[in-house]
Amino acid sequence: MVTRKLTKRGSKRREQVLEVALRLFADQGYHGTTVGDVCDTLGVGKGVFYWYFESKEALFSELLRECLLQLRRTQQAAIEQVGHPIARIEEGIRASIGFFRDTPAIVALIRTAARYEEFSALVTHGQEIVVADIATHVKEGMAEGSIRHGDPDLMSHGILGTVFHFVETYFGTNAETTEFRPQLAEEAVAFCLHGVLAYRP
Amino acid sequence: MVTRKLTKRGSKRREQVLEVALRLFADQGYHGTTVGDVCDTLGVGKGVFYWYFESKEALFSELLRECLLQLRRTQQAAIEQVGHPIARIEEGIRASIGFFRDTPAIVALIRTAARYEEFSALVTHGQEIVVADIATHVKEGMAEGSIRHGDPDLMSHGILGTVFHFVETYFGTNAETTEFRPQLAEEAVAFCLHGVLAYRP
Amino acid sequence: MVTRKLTKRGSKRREQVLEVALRLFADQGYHGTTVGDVCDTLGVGKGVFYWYFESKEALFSELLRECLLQLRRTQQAAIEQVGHPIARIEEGIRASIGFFRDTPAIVALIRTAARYEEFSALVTHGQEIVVADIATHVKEGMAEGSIRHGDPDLMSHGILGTVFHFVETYFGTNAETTEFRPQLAEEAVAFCLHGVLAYRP
Amino acid sequence: MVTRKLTKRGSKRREQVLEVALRLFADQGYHGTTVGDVCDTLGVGKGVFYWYFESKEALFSELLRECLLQLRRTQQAAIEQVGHPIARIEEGIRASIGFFRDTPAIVALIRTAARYEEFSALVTHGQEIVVADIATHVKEGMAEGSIRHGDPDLMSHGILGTVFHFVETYFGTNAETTEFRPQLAEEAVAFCLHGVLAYRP
DNA sequence: AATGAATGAGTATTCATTCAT
DNA sequence: GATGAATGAATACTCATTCAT
Repeated sequence: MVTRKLTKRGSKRREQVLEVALRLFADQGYHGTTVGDVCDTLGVGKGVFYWYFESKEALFSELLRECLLQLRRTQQAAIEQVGHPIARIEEGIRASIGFFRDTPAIVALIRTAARYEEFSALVTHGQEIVVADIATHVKEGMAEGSIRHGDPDLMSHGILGTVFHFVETYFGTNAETTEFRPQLAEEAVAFCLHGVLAYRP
Repeated sequence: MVTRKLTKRGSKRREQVLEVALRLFADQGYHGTTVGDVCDTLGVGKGVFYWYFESKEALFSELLRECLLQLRRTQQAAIEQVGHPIARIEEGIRASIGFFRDTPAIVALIRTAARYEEFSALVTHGQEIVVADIATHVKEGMAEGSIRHGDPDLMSHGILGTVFHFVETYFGTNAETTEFRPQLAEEAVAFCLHGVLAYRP
Repeated sequence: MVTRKLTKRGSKRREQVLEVALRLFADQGYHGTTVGDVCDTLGVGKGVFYWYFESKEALFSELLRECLLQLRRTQQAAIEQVGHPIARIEEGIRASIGFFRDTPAIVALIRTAARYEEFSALVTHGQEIVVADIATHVKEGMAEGSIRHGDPDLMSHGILGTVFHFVETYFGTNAETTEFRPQLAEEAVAFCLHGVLAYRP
Repeated sequence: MVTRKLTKRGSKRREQVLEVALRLFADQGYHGTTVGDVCDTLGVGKGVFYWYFESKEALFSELLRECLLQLRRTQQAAIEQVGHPIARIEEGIRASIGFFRDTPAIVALIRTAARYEEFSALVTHGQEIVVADIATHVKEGMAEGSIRHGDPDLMSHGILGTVFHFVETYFGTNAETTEFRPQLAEEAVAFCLHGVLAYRP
């Protein structure tokens, strides 16, 4: 890895590269974005890129890690003060949807990453962390009787899948409908908690 | 479009190309698979490819359409005899999961397709058809009181997202766990119908 | 060379190929016309082409020879009964212009041929024959005093160049003006005989 | 269009590419010259070509424009001080023949260009400018009685055709005779002014 | 730190020609 | 005579990466 001591100006440059790259990767995909695109957009020579990053792959990797970390932090900040496991799940869902709504480029980035052998492991790993986290709350809920019995991992995956699909469909870069859907988070919560049935027999 | 009179031998060749291409696209992605790979795998010259297909893109497109059509047919066959809307939803879920379990390459293909501007519209379109179909049953269920009130489209997207996420996680080409999960379909059904709560307050 | 005994049907086929090829070469040039184009236009398989012709090059060659021969015959028929050398030159010009006006595809063919190393020799050779022929009349005219002294070859080339340039400009495939110019031949004659001056000092 | 800031070294390279390309296009034609040929001749990688030019077509186009411009400038420089219309025509002919004699590659380039749909328009356009220019002098000559009455455009085309045919025949890359013909220009002038007749009846 | 220049392996696609039937 | 299938060398162009200055 390139580890350089960066001057203040250098750090700024590096940030600019990351910022531009996120936008371009989100818009055009990984293969669709060339190192040249990134440099041209910034109006700098190619040398700049390779001064700050080892390779295109390394840049993408770092970007992805960074984004997944932000997501994670947002989720944790949202639930740390919440006592009841079901409420924690609810708040986690709301926080995640809010996060993705505010940064649609990250939705596209994650989606892109999932496609490439080189990066899908990172995404999967990120998912596993989230799933494990949700599963904790699920198990707690089961223990106290508020959540039905079942495989906690599968349930957690259900929640994650629902949320991410909503997000992709309604916020993704190529989402057709960009209309404001304030009730989206509430529907996601309701779906994950109650499913679709009106009653429980 | 290349429309040729194909002899029996020709049709067979064409099928071989489609078959090999599906496998390679699923394993290596769209950009990761070259026309040369396809031809080499079949042990034929490059001309063969272009004898049967207009371009790499056209081949992928055809493959994708074909797969989405098969999925659709499988779903419809599964529910056409079923009377109750909730049962139709259940059977649709089971059929979909079964279909993807049997053809993991198709999971990867759809996922790949969703990534590329050129093909994502096809995937989205396929999803819309499925969502519209599920929404029909959801509305019917709402009318008779068996399904809770809410936005039928969002609910349908919830179902679709859950199912496809399960499928990707447990059957996808780069799924880490390929262990047999017979109860997967049942969990998916349960999650979509009941969510995670043990009771309805 | 492929020399086959052709049945009546076979000869007809061969003619069809030549006819279609002339049209396509004239429209699309040599490289722009593929053997496949020719076969597709005729609605036959590629084998047909190679049954009648050795190669694409051989076909073009034959076509060109044939066209140059026709031109030559037309010119000779026009002057054989004419007595005076200047009148022979005049009639040759009129006949040539008429010939090319009636078969613009041949103009394009000759022009195309002139471009390719492989065929330009044929064109040059054809030109030389025509030039030699004109030069005969020029010399005769010089001898009797009706034509000014000068290099007969250069003069003949002047005539040929003028005529062919007119033809290319006004009848060529990509001639912009396809308007009818009945006085074209007369202008060509006048230009070649008198140049542009109003008087001879 | 590729518009780059070029260093001195870069500009030099660009010139080298143009120079080599002119030679190769003249010798081998457009399709006969590959981008690889150009790069190999220069002893550089393929990327160099695409660093300086958008495409093979763009390069050829630029080369052609450039050559036609040079021709035009040469002609204008030759006549700008000349008063009488006939003398202007004479000097224009001499200058053109001199220009092409000194740069036979340009003869071949123009000829090649005329063959391709993509470039023939440029050539035709160049011709039109020249024809319009000559026509000005012709009209002037008609007005003062030194030039016979007739269609000025046709006459101008006659001059252009004669000159270019001479040039092609005696200077073109595949001209068989490269012998020195100092009287060529004078014959061209004479032919255009007087035609072939010894007297005017 | 930064730039413009250069590299060269890799990619989709074309097409004259041959072959098996 | 004729067809559809197959070949494979050739071509324009791309792009991650490196280099000289």
